[in-house]
Amino acid sequence: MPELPEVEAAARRLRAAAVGRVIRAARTFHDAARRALPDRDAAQLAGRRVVGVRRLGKHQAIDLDDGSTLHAHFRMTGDWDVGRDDAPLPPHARVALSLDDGTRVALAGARVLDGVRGHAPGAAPEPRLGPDALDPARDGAALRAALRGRRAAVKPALLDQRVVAGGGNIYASEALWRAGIDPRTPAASLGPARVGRLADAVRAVLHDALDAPGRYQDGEALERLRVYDREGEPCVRCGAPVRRTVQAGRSTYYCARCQKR
DNA sequence: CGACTCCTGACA
DNA sequence: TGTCAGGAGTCG
Repeated sequence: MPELPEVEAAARRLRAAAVGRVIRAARTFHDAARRALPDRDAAQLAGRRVVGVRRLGKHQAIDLDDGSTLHAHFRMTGDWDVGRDDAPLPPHARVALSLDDGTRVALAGARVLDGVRGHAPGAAPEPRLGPDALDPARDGAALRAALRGRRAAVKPALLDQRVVAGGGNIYASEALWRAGIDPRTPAASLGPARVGRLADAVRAVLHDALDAPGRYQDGEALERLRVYDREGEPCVRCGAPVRRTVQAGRSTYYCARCQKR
């Protein structure tokens, strides 16, 4: 499920459910989940009050009242399930936090690449991230500075979290389509005007997704995507067939006619 | 830089 | 049965 809009929506649900609540118990349900959050760390969560939930790119930081932090990441398949503590666990539940008001938040993800890990006070839980994709300060000038000196094509560069924290594979294709930029263009060769358009497009596609209900595996959300997973279909802007290529091992979709180098 | 890796599920 | 998937840390 998770690109930035879905992570943002999930973080809002978690925030509404958990901030101000005290964790009664934390449980893990999979070896990989215990690797990330050993029983010892999980046990220490009991009695901690949740004081805040922050989204950092596609990462989430759950701040606790002793200054420690839980760091969550959905990777490919994670999501928060919020429900009553006595309700059945969702499929693929990996970690569950029982709260003092009888609710339970569970991290569920089929591929088990997602996880929660604990961090002591003062530890820096998050990897080095660039400016957030939705941060208005991440304008064309900032993006251009981040792309300076990069030999790589612009599309894989947009997936580098140090360039765009929260960048993801689907919306990278969508933003480049909207900006009219060929995804194979060397990142550093883009001029200020085009990078400015790209910076605007990145924010625009993410805001569109945030404002619209549903996730991109739902039909309605998929229909909003202009090029992603539309190989062979006519470009909705110019009619030329959408093409698919692979960059850095990830699918890229683009229009060869109206996206220019 | 790209390649590889962690897992499971969906689909051809 | 084989291939692919919305991510990203690690390695060469």
